[in-house]
Amino acid sequence: MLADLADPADFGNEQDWAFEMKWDGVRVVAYLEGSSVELLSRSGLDITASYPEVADALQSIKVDSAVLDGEIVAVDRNGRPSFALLQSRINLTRPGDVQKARAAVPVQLMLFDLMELDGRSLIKAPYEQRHALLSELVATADHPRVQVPPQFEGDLVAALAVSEQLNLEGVVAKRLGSLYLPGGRGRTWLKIKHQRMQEVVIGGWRDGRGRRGGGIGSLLMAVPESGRLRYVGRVGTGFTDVDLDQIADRLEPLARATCPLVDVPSIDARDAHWVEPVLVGEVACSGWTRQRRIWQPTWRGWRPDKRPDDVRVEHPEDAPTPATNQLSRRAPDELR
DNA sequence: TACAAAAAGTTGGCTTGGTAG
DNA sequence: CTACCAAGCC
DNA sequence: AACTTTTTGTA
Repeated sequence: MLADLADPADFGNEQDWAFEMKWDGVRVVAYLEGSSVELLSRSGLDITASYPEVADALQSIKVDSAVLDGEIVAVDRNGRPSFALLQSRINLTRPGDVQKARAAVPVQLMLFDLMELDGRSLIKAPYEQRHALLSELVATADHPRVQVPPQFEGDLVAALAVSEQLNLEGVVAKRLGSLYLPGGRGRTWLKIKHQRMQEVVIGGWRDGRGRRGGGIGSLLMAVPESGRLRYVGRVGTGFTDVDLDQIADRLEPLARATCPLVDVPSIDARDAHWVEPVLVGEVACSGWTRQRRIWQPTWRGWRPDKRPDDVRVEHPEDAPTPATNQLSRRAPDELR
């Protein structure tokens, strides 16, 4: 079951909803059967071997069989969940790598739903009942690595405040009395994300492929820094087909042969078309990555009232916490 | 027929792993 | 060893 | 993840 995107304005009566943190990690469905545990990712892959301590912790739950829903989270030294940290544990397959990663980046499982208990499906049971049974069940484990995080019933403002303080992505609202809809987005789970606006200088574009073939695929963004323009990634979503055509008309006369930006990785410069960096646009985003790129940018439109020198970075210090990745076989410099 | 829901198709960053040269 | 691509996660 | 467009389903 997935959550649809929503705004705080979408909530007429907050009393109809329970609010939970939107944990910034990896979604898992856990299958408990006797003494065996199986963790499945969102795409249905078995990821049990990647998180052995989670599987161990789940085994301490006293139950014959159960199917649980939750999010695996890595916590930084300030105690805040960090997806950047967790990424070093995703896709590890060799047992040796997993062991090293397990020591360097501990994870825990935040459980928020219960779909099956002792062979009885709870999919058609109301949310409150599923959650109550889940809490009872996990209490039998008393293991710090498996938790049922608190709810904020009927108080979106409080939930959003906590979410922001923990540096989380946002809040998930769950409609009271609603059923579990496997694989579905039914407007009974809604996610409210902390979004920021960021002005960016457009320094070029990249060709589109497939249905975007012959036109623009994405725009290359930059931000003024130390008197130069620093590359901050690409934006490839948020525009309509018409938008893309109009953007192409505007950029083509500005084409130039040389790269006007600094800090462009060769992999990104390879297939770029550069333009005079004179136009300013606006994107919505979820923040900044460790490599100082814009995280999850979506196009919002031009800012004809702004010049490149007017562009400021709002909160560069809010970048996800550094990953202390001692496991990479690549040069540590790349992670700096 | 009109609207809503679902599916398909495009794009982003990051990390690992594989292949070609 | 670098370059490039694909598959995962978001 | 995001978003848009297209297809499918339903009222």
